[in-house]
Amino acid sequence: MARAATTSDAFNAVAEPRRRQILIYLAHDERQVGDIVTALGLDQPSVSKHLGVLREVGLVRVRRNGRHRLYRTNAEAIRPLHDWTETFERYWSHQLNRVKERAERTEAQINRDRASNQKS
Amino acid sequence: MARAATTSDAFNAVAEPRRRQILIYLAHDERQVGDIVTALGLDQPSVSKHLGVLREVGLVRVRRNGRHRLYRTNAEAIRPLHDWTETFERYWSHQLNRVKERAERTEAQINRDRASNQKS
DNA sequence: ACAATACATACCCATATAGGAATATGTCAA
DNA sequence: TTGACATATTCCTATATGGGTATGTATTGT
Repeated sequence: MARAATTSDAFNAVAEPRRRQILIYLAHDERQVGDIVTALGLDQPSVSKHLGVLREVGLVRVRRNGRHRLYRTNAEAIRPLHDWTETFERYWSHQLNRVKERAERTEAQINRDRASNQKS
Repeated sequence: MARAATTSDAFNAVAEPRRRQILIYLAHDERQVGDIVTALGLDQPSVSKHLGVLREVGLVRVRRNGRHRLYRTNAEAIRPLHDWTETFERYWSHQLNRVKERAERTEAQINRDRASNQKS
């Protein structure tokens, strides 16, 4: 079997860096396709295809306005990613704590060494 | 150009569902490969290859112990994903608020309609 | 040394890309 | 209607994938 389709879920869709850029760009308000093209310096068919993928997995919403189409990020669809990554939050803080503890132990050791050096 | 390599970054690496399962499984303590195989019901070469990808992007750490290899999730490497998704946190709460507001407006409208119906 | 165990790697293959170029569709304006 | 503009779609191609199967490599126990 080949790799899962980019349209199979949000995880696959956001694996592509350009699509992540587009999502950020469309996060705070709606923009037409041409704006994305000039803002990100991609060419139009490329943008349209990326938008197609994002549309298919519900990461963006479209609205027609005359000959323009106004796209906007559907932040709600990014939540599953956030939730999944959050599973690991306690672990990385643990790891940070371990690093911090070790640093503190090391510092304490240095202080002890210093003290014993002064004694000698 | 084809799709970016799965090993190009954490985003691409976690796009694969099995790899996400593996990361969850290895999150709270280290396990040997055989455990992953039986726990997730995949076959061994498949697991090894997934671990190879995860290793290459730093999402797991390995330690040799006799003929076993003990793998563990490196939660720190998941942080960039978390950070990226967090960019959208304020937007999805906004959207929820908008939905709620609209629901309230609709309800208010219904009440108004009801009132005017009673007048007539 | 040898067999067994635990993993990793190599190979083959069907498949889905992303980019580029060209073209189609749809909408406005005169 | 015709042309200009905005966007979507189609076609092409090189490339990397994940699954399966087979084999390689390291380590242990006897």
